[in-house]
Amino acid sequence: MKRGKIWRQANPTDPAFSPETSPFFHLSRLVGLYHLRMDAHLKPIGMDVPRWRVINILHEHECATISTIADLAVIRVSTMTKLVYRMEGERLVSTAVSSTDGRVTEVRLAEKGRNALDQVRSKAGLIFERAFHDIEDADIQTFMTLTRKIYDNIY
Amino acid sequence: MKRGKIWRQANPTDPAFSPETSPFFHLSRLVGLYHLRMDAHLKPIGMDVPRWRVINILHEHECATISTIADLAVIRVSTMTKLVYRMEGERLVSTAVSSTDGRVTEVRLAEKGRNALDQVRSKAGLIFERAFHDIEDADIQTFMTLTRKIYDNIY
DNA sequence: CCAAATAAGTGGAATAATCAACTATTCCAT
DNA sequence: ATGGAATAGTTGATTATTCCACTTATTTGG
Repeated sequence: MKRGKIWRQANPTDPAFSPETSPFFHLSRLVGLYHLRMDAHLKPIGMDVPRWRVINILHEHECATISTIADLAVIRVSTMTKLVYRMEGERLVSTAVSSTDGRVTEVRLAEKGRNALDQVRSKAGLIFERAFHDIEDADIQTFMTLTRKIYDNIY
Repeated sequence: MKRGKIWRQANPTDPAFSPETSPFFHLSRLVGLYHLRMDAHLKPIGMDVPRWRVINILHEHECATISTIADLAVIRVSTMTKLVYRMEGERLVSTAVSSTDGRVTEVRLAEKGRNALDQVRSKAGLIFERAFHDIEDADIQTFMTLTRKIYDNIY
């Protein structure tokens, strides 16, 4: 059986569809809850989920444009512009106009942003532990592979 | 191997952690993109993702309190209060104070909300098709089971 | 090489989400 | 019965996001 009963019920156009049989409903719910939990941990240290994602991306990229960050974080460019400048005001990142292309703004982690990274990772670690404590490697692998595949499908 | 290399790299406190090895990063990204795609389809028919989730839940429950909907959709109660009354203003739902408990507000789908459901499901169907066209039953099943398990772990 | 097209980002008004403080109702333990 | 705790929701101030029109910079086709 390839695309049988499960697939049909997961399809919103099917009469048997319901939130319970919908992968996207479950996904949205999980991510929503994850964000709630993260926010609860991050608020006390003056951080939040969008900022954390930016910091994480900049940790990987050292120097990225506003568009690149927006794209990686899947946040609209104008939202990211404002977020980046808020974060610059908080000394978490620094910005500079590119020397080779006057349109682009290069963003990089500032000292304070690098410090925040460690703090936030320890908080994120708590939630990760709780979420994945009874899930083994093979399942995490499968899960990420599928997530990635679905992402690519709708990209 | 139960909790080996994959698990370690997925843990934000591990030195080898990165967005690429993080299940939550992939998840957030997928859901973010899904919401972007849905919004693009829903906007032209005067709908959006939060409204759609409420409508879907009410289709399942016939009559639900604001807290119940907020809980199922993982949205804060005060946000849901405002959303519900916006939706009532748009004649998508109706509200009434419970006859047995004066504190609770019972929400149900209105005529217009039921009509919207069909329209929105056909839009959601397009994205579902695109997202899952090459993913078979067994994988959808696994995926939903894991999603549910992680959700329960952090609930 | 220049005009048109494209790309990157910005700014402001409108909309929505969040926080915290508050009201009203019900529950429950004396 | 009744006063305190808990539950359900509301409201207003604050903050964040979104839309969209616009500017400036680069690229490209003729």
